[in-house]
Amino acid sequence: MKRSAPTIKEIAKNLNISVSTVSKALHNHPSIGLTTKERVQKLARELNYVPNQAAIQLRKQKSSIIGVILPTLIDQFFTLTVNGIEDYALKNNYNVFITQSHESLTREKELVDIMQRAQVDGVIVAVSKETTSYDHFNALEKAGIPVVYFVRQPKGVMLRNWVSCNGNEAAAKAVDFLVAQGHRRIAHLKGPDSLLTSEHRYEGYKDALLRNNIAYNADLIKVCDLTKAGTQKAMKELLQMDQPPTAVLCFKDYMVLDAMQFLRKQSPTNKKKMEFIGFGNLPMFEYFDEKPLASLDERPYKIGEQAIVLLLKLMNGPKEEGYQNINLECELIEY
Amino acid sequence: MKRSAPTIKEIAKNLNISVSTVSKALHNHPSIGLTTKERVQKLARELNYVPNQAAIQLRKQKSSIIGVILPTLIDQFFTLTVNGIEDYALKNNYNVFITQSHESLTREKELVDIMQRAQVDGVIVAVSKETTSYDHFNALEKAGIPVVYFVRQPKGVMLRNWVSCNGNEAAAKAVDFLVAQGHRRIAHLKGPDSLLTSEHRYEGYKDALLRNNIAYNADLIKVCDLTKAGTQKAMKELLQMDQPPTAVLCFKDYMVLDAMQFLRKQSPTNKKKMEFIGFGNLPMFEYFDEKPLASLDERPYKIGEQAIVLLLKLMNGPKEEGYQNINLECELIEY
DNA sequence: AAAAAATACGAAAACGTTTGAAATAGCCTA
DNA sequence: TAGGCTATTTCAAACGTTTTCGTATTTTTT
Repeated sequence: MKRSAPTIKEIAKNLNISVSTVSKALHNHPSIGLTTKERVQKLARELNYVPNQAAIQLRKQKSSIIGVILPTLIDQFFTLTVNGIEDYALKNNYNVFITQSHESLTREKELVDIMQRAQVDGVIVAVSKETTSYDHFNALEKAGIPVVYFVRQPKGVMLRNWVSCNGNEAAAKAVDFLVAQGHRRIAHLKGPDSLLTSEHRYEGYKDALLRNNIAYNADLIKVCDLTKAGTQKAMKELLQMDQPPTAVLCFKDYMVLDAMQFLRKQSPTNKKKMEFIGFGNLPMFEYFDEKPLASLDERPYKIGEQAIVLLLKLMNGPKEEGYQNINLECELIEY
Repeated sequence: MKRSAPTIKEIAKNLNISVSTVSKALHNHPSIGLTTKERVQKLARELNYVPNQAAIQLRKQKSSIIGVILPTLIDQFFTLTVNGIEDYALKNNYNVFITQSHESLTREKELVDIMQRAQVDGVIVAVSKETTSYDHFNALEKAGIPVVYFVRQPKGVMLRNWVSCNGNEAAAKAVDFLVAQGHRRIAHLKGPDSLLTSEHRYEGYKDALLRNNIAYNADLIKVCDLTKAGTQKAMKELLQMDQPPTAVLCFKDYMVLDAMQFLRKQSPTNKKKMEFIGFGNLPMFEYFDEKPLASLDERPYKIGEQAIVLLLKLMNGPKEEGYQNINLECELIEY
């Protein structure tokens, strides 16, 4: 029963008119008579005509597809950004092509290639943690496909279109909050060195210590690699200090989870000796019996939305008008 | 600098050969001389040639895209199925187009339309909870696009290609487990009536009661609508019974979460009076201090993988050879 | 040396759509 | 009645590939 889908051509033959008339009629082109328009549209409906995207894309040299590259979808933060992207894309007649790099640079490069073959009109990407060179994305831009970076800011390459939350300010806000609660020994589980985002949050942490007159202690800083093992190794080191911290600011809520879990396993009795704040405001916290002290909401939906707004601007606007950075303000959510 | 991407045509002109030769050379066609092959491939690499998917699709009448329609990506269960689908798809040179219906039938229909325009070669879908009519999917199949249903089985329409876990067996397994732990009053938070999956699990629950010589009590069954409010309303009713249940089997782990949360809020003191088992084996449980008793792992990765294996078979195999059902066995995970 | 076979390449059509220019028809005006 | 409008429709090219078939060239066979 493999009926080949009806085309504009068949409609034309059926009605004894030309294909161009049909095409225009379907698009409500002003130069087509009202009666023919109606005849065409009626028949199209009856035949269940559905336009062939490939043909349109080929002819128009435009796919109406936005490519999105994420490190992973398991992290609910990213699925929330997807919602922000999708909603806005749909309103503007774009489809969204969601992919995962699984934190692998190799995979990320493959995805870029796929995007290019698919002729996506633009790309939104949160780079993998392995990504240090941006050649593949530069190639995209050179080919005329604008790229918006979000959430994770590329390091080294300064001038980029990107949108994220203001990690600097947010980290400072968190430290202020902890200090207000009486904490003086505040550790920081820093994000991977490859991400500039890690630096921002780290800077905010330092700034806030300074303005609260707390001496900076390098031993309280641990760089983590976003794995459970990495986080727990860091925690172990912190616990072995003469004076362990009383509070920890984490690069991500997932670190908070791993850290708290580690703590629970280490000393099931005297738990709750350490307070945590991370970035993410994970939806799952709602269900936790024992929550972290607070979390910094990165506004994932908003970030996604802003990213695609910026992307559409780049796609339609004048070619070059410098790069744009958007820094959303994080909200500190107390639990 | 909007350089238009290099095409096969330019390579041809550059090398003073025909486009057909170039095309064949790029595909290692046997009828092309070794030297020309090398010349072509070298130049293609130099020019950064990337094939135009739209043109290929138009010519071949095949998109090499698998469409996936999910209720939501926030539910980590579904993101795990996506991984199973993606991995297998990639190995077979298919791209995956992931979309969310957000449990809305209207949206689901729009997505089907988008899939059809994109000429996807096949569709994998977990229907929205609102879906009771399958006309839109039938239209897809009539148009020659095979559909595989997974996770959520359509009701009413018996003969379908679908893959899921064996809810019947799994529910029974859970009840057996609860009985072994001494429970006799076991409630069941049933899934939405629109899903056959709900029925299966319910049947398994009943069967297991029977074979354990426990009288079936209709008051212990509450139908839920997958919302927090719905679940908590059900829990409230259960708690108000003269003899509340001591254990609850839930259609989904998310119900377990909502139920436990409700319990915690109701009586912070005497919590842990009720045991829970749900479907899902949610990754986040790892981080919970107070976990449910157990969970039924639906093998999401495997389900996704089986779904696409079946889909590819339908796409390539002989047109009609009856419908296929695949029922994976769930695993009971004790926490 | 002629015929046959193998090898390498090219011409052209086709996939379904869009779009500006050109054509046709009908009608009005002078 | 010729000329000029307007309203509607058609022509034809183009987008980038793939693929069938044909042809020219070379090599092998007799």
